[in-house]
Amino acid sequence: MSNIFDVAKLAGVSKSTVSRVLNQSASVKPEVTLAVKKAIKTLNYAPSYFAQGIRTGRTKTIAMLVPDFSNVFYSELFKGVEAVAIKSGYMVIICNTDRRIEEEYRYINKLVGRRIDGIIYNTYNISRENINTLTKLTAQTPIVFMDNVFKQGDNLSYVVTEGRDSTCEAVAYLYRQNRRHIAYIKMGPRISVLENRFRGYVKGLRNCNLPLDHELIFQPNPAALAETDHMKIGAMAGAYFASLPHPPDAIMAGFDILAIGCMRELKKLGIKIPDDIALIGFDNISLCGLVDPALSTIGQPIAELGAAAAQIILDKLQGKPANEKIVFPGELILRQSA
Amino acid sequence: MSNIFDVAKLAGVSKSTVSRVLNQSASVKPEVTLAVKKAIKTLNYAPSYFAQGIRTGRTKTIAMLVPDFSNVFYSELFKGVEAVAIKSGYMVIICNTDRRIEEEYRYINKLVGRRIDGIIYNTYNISRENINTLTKLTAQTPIVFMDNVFKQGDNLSYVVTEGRDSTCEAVAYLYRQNRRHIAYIKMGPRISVLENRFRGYVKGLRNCNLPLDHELIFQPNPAALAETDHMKIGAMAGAYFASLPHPPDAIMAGFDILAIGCMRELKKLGIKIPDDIALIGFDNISLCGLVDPALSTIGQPIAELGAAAAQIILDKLQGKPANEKIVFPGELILRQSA
DNA sequence: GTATACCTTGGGAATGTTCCCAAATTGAAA
DNA sequence: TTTCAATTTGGGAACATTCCCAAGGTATAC
Repeated sequence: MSNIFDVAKLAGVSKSTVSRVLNQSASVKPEVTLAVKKAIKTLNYAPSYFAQGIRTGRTKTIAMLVPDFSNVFYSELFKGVEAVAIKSGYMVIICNTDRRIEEEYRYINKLVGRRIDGIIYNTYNISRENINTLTKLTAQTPIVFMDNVFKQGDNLSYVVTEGRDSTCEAVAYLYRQNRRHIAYIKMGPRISVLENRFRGYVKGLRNCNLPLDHELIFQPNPAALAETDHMKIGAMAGAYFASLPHPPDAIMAGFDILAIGCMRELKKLGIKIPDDIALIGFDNISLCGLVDPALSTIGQPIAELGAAAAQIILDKLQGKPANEKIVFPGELILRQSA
Repeated sequence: MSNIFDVAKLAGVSKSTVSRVLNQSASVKPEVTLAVKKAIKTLNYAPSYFAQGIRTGRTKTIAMLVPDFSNVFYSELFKGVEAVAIKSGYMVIICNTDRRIEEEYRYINKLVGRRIDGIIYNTYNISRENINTLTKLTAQTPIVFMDNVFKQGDNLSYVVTEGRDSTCEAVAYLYRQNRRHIAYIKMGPRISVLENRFRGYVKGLRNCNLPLDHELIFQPNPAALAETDHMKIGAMAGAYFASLPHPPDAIMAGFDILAIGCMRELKKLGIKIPDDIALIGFDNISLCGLVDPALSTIGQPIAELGAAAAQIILDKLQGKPANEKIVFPGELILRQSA
């Protein structure tokens, strides 16, 4: 592999001039620029990423931690991230954590060691103490949280979709469709946006003067929580609701995968959707349109979320405002299931 | 961020000794090792990836080019790649090419510039001349092709799933189910494994003494080929087959997405699957189990494919045999659609 | 024609490692 | 006690770039 000196020699200039052409960092005579560019092409030269990085301190790489990459939500998110990153010459590393907090730490440590320029952090393992450990680790590295909301005081950036009001509206919609036994499949820890969605459900019931019936709230027990296949948890919920003496006439889920798992189980049990039970998810992953009946859901602008997260990282690297908090609106998308 | 000198100072040794402890490259007194390790921990030191790279020439990073990351096939493949990579301390960069050859070149150029350690290359844009350009570009960088097969003479590594015999067997299976009008949805260029799958279809027909009816072979016209949503191409095929005076009683597809697109269209047209028309895909992506009816398919061991590709890269980097060609068997997986 | 300013260029320092060679220390054998 | 080898350590070079400073060249204004 040729280096900058080879190019300089061939073009009959100094390494500095080549560097200037490369980075457009200062004016170079047009004919010299041309000669250098020609030499670059001839030698098939590309500047060493390391040598650049060692000087500038920039890897031109951002990392995205995801709990489970087989969930299409994250591949759609990735596309949004990549689209923005590529425009500024950044590349994206994907780190699959399998939802395990130790994996997350292990990765973050490594990423910091690699002087990664920024981290987009998808997790459901957030607690107060984890945040402390984390912010210490990533003191120098911009980090953006997804799907977690923090108070203004916390000096943390995040990108989320509004979950409370949109879920609340979905409940109202179901009410207008004459559903009166609206159930909920609930998952996730405290700080996660999933909590907000659930709050929206509670608020929605109250707005409609419906009672909050704890029998109609499915929460996986700790053993089931270890199950990494959320589709199965959805199926458990479906089986549970079907077994009730008074089954619900509508079910909302914290996210689409849960709803789809539930749908499959209900269909298996011969329950008609949406006639017997209506179903509404959250996320609007592409799967929603592929299942039968197509799943109504509250849509997140997934690619936009990713793009916004990447943009925050890029802005921070440029020294722009430190502590962005972006909230996208959720949108009720009606298909066949409700 | 502290560097190796800070650690050396704190531990009261030289940078060389710290380096030795870091890499276990030579013997260091136990008590000194301990002191160094303690200093590392105190300072929260991690060696600069650049500085290491600039000396060793290794990025400890491999890249995976994919045509379309929203296709779950690739996220499943990624998981296989990552699992192997992480064990050797490698990270994986994903490059989404949107099927565009220019994007592929652009990425590969960049990756070579970054001195990426290896490239896993998923493409449907392979032609003789592209390979030449490519091998010149990546002369120093190990590259593994997926879903493309090359002759022994070509000094190229690849990992594929056997497509010819397995498709042939699937035809035989349909024949045993008394299907006599077996259609095929065909896509893809010459060198791709898709071609082999189609050959298996032709061979299967011959084995069963069925005529090769060109009316029963759907190939998208050039205009339709520009369509990046393969699900839609599947739908076109479904519409076409349904419009025939003698519609087929079974349809095979080059890959699952095509089959699922076709299935949706057929359902929309009121055609019963598998009663009126049986359907078999290829790949066994997770979607197969989620559609209704669940799609029978020829299964690829997707994660294993990814793992094998990553292993080839790692082996090449260790100077092991240069030119691996791995073929996994395909397996007929029967669900509801056939 | 000379002075001044700007444009353009080259060279050296610095970045943080690894690797090689040489030196110092230790231990064993004679 | 001396010698020799093995173990352990330190220092310098190299890696490929960017950035800063200085110097040379050219054009403009007086």
